[in-house]
Amino acid sequence: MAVTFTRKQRLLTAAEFGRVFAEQKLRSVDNSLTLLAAPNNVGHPRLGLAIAKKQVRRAVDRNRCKRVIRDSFRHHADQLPAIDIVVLARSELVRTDKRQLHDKLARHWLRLNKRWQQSKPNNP
RNA sequence: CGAGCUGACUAGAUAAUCGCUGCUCGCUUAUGCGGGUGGAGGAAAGUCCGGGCUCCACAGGACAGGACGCCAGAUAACGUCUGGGCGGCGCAAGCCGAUGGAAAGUGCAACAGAGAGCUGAACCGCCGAUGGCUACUUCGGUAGCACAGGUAAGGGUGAAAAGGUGGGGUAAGAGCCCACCGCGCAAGUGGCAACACGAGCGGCAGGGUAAACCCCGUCCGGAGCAAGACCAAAUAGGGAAACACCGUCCACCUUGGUGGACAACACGUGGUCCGCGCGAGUUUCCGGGUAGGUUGCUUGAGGUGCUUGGUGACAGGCAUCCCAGAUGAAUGAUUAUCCUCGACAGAACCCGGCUUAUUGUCGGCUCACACU
Repeated sequence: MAVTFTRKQRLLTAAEFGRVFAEQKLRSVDNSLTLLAAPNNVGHPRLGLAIAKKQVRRAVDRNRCKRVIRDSFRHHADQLPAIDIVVLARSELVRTDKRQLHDKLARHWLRLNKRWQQSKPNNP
């Protein structure tokens, strides 16, 4: 299976983001990142990034963070259920280096998956 | 070698694996796959100027407002750049300067000081020739007083007290006179000009501030790619047509329709009345238009090389190249190796500048020391 990341796997419109923010059934938080997620019906996970200028001031840093997050998502997508995920920046993100960020993201994907499995019986 | 000035260039490298994206070719087909090829910066930044482009307004002028401000040139244009002048800083290489006008008008200047711009001002000091008073007198004057007054040399105040030094002169002084320096005017000479030099003349200016108002000159319509153009779901609403429906009265005729008039009730608005709106649906079409999509979107005041003109900014010619175009927003991630261990930092319509941040390397020049 090709480990790709195409436009199909992204949240593209304001409406799609709005839906995740409104429902936010699943959450996973640490001091660098906040992940919100909600089940979708497209059959695969999708990713949306919301890295605020307020949290990450320099454009270079924002780009770097988004690239690492996307790449990590790409590598873990086959392990994730059909949910829409929005990743938000928190204040510590600027001081997190690439290796740490990869480790943290791996844990976030795992946790989201576990919570989705738990919530399944309640929301069929 | 040390201190400094200045001009260029540079922006970790290589390999493997996994990705993103523009173009292109092929196969597939309506979406993918494969091959090839391109994919951040010198500041992409701050958004401080100047243009192109687009729409609106006007196509003319005036006023207001704003920006700029030595001269000449470069340029599409500029507040930029080049060359030059003037002033300042530095031993020097060099660097810095909103660098027009105070003979249009208005404003502003603390404190000190007797006095601060008018025709300048007597606090201390100096003088008191001349006039006045007193004393003496050989009747010619002499001495004293500091009253009238004179005086800008000296002291004191101040950022600044009406040019400086020397001499003459005087009662004491003073450009009052003279010499030199300074200053002003200026024939003329050089220069496109800014400006420079300056014969000669004048005993000698009346201040500063225009990044205070102001005056003079030059330039400027406004908004910005979320500009603008096109396609266009859902919902509500607008227009048109067809069908369906419609209380009472009157008129007409082909007894079921057409036309006209009038009324009642409910709801909304409103404190109330009047008034106004709406109560009447279904289907189709039309126009506007939101979400969303397409376009604008990268071939350009373009790069590179050679060459001609010019001190130079730059301009001309020839050859050659196509060198990011994303849109929740690509240009990356991981691993390994090497070294000098990698700073500042990410395109968003496009150019020309300015400013700020910052890594490394090289060249030229100046000064000091040492050596020859």
